[in-house]
Amino acid sequence: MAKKPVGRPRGRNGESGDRGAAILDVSERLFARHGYDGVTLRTVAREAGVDLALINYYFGPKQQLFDTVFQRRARILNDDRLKALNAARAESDPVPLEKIIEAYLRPLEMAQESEDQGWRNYCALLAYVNTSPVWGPVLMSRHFDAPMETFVEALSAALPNTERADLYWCYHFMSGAMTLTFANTGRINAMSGGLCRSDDFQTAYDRMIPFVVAGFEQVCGRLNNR
Amino acid sequence: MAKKPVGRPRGRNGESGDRGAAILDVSERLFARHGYDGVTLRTVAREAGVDLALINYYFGPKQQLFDTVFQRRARILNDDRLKALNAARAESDPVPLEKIIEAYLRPLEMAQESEDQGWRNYCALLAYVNTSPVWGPVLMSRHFDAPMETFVEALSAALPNTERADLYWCYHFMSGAMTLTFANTGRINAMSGGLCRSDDFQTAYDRMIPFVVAGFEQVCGRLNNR
DNA sequence: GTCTATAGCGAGATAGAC
DNA sequence: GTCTATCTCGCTATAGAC
Repeated sequence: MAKKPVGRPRGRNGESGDRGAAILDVSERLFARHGYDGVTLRTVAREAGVDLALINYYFGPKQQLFDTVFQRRARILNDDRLKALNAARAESDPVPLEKIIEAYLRPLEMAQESEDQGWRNYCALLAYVNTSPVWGPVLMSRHFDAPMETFVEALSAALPNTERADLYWCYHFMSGAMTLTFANTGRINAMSGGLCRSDDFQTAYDRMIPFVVAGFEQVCGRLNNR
Repeated sequence: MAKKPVGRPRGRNGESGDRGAAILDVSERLFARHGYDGVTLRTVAREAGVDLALINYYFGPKQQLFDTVFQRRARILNDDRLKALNAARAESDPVPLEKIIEAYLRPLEMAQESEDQGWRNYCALLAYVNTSPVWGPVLMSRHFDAPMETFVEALSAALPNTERADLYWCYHFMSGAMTLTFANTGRINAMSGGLCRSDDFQTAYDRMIPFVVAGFEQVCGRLNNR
């Protein structure tokens, strides 16, 4: 039996007019920084400038609000990635390794460089969810498994004669490098004494992409040409 | 003026006899899984089999307990890494890239493979702290900056003619790949349909090391021999 | 040292007035 | 739709008995 639906019916973006969007934007920022348990609905209400009771009216219980925030931009991101992959496929099939990695990572660079601060917050939220033993297996699988499989297929075609397990491991390392980058903790600023900046996304991705490509080639490309 | 010290004096490992150690072990496991705000002292007390009031008596306020848990194994880990690096230096100076990466990563593999489940929990805690915008800049810098600098020096010697900023970025990517691996969320199990296992550390590190080495060589080694 | 008891606060959720 | 008011619960921290 399906769970009783809670909260008012919403538009396809999970919004509910201006106030609904404000609640989601504030929740996104706060969940990304403090995690699920570190955020109170009272804080969300205050910072969004709405009444506490309205949050439950729009989005149901806290956990459902969290789900809504997480999935709001997941679809857009998946679309962007798959579009980029298909565009690359139109030029060359199978798609060369570097183009696959670019199709996977550049949409995130775009998101982080976007004027919309919400995307930057969402990336930090992704970092939180992806590294959380509680949320990671549930939410990442639910929203990112399907496109992931498409990318692994493309990688498999670009790197034939590779053990499939090796592909998954390398994908995992790429995901880790990317995740820590958009967690955007500012740690690299301190670590480098100001030489690198956590929000210098272009520099970050311009190094991340060759780093990851070389890693894949080393681990998965031993039997392949370059 | 220094903060008023809270909590009973402790031995050099931050323990306080059996009960103190039990509190720390349980806290370590719970903080790693649920984060700082997701853990209540009541849960710690119940699972450690001690009275609630004892936690404050031994370790002071919650935040101080968290600090104590985090630093307890940090020193050991740093020691292990530096010992491994020095051992490699005794064989060849400057230390070759791959040996540096091994000195950095293998102690973590050992920790995760250890019979002591506490080390596995600690690694997950490291993942939480390293990706947290709140804790990361504070705790990682406080406990891991000094040995990090030693490793970056070694990398610089192994990869001369490299922009220092590139070294920090690659170090950052390595840290990300490692972090997601020992977050141990089980996501790679689901992702790969059981082909890879999150706790198959040997397989993970045997792929991570060449992946990372190739990444460093690609980004930082363009002007160097192999 | 250990535990009982509780102070003081803030959480999530919602009933019901408007 | 919106907001006031409140219910019920659980939290951290500590005072004080033993």
